[in-house]
Amino acid sequence: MPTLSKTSTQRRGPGRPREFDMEAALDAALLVFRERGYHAASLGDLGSAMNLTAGSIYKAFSDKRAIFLAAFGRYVALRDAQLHPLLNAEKNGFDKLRALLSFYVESSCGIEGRRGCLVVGSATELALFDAEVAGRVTAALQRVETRLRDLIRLGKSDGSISAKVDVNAAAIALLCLLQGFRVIGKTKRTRAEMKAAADQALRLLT
Amino acid sequence: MPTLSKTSTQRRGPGRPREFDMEAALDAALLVFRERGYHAASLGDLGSAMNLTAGSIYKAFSDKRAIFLAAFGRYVALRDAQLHPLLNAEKNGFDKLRALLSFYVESSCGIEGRRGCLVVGSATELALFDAEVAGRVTAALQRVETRLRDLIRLGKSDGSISAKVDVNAAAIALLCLLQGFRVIGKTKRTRAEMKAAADQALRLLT
DNA sequence: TTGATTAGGAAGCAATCATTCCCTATTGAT
DNA sequence: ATCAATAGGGAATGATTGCTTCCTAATCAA
Repeated sequence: MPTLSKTSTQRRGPGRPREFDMEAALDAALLVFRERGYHAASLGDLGSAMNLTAGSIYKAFSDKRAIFLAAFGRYVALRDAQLHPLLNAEKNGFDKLRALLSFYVESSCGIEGRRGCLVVGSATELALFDAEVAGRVTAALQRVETRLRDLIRLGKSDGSISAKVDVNAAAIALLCLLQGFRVIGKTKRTRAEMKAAADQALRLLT
Repeated sequence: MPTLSKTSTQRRGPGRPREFDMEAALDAALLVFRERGYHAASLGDLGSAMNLTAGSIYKAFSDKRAIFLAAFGRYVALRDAQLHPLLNAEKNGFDKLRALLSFYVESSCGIEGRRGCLVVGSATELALFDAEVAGRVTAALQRVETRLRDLIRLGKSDGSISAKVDVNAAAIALLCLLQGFRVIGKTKRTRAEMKAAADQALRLLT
């Protein structure tokens, strides 16, 4: 699961180098935030998950919120990195959209589904009181919506999606459906149920 | 907005009677929980919203969690009470479903949308660590899903919905879409966008 | 080597939190 | 009128929080 290692452009300056792997630490932190949410995640929780003491954490981050923002960025980047090859493996717009839906189905199932989505969790817990988080949430959702629009357009141009489809409306509808998946995934649902819902959603493209 | 007053079957026992209106207090509390989430809602927040001091609150509730559970119940009951007349005003299954979608569109717009859904918030913030809350969340979503199924069946029998529709799959898909509305509603979206998405969703019933 | 810089980690700090306690006020029952 | 029982109000409490401050050890540039 730990993917997306930065190209290690780490210019070594003076002083003792960092011992822990920042990306691994953020992977651990984002898991804590996904499961517990922001407020319920204590520095103790984060420290033991990241295998770091409070002192070390505050050397690397200004405060708890900074850890969260870094973890949020890492989460969005990771999800993107996981999705990209799945889309590239498909040849037309419709198939790419089906693959995207399938990716969300898998993300919303079993233990991974119960861990939840950091974007959804941030939207519900923080968006109203933290303007920067709200902006990042909006941007993350906007990215998904834009991707959906692009794929629908692609499908219409390659003939795999009906020319009559309203691109913008269908994109928003699918965006809502995907976020709904992540909510429903918090309660125990079978993959079959989610898959059936995804298949239904594809009918929007006919 | 404050509806659904219990039939006041309050058998007066001994002791000083409660001065505050429990339902009004719960209305205020559920607003705090919707906006801030469970953990970020302090007893101070709740107290000033409910116009109650800490002592009075703990006379009426065993602890913060009990306030939350009562507010959750009140929220679900209120939503139900608001939805029912809208459905009864429509004559067939399709129109009832359209009214239901419209109800969610309105709930996901503007300031009301930004306040968010207590069920969605509880699912993301608490479901993983509080079995009872998880049960209530699952039950609340199940109720919506059942209602969707019933309305689809009604529409199929009264001819307003295509006989070819897969009842269970369409119900789950619509359930996800509705919960997605509440997530998206946290970020500022126009009513027009949500309405367009809802109209698209109705195509699942053709 | 040496001085600068940073990581790691334990101990400590101020603030906040949920909760309790105490006192007064108001009711029903005797 | 008195008592028991409950509610209101608010200060006090104890635990926990995020955060800071030491100190030591490690690694760099020179």
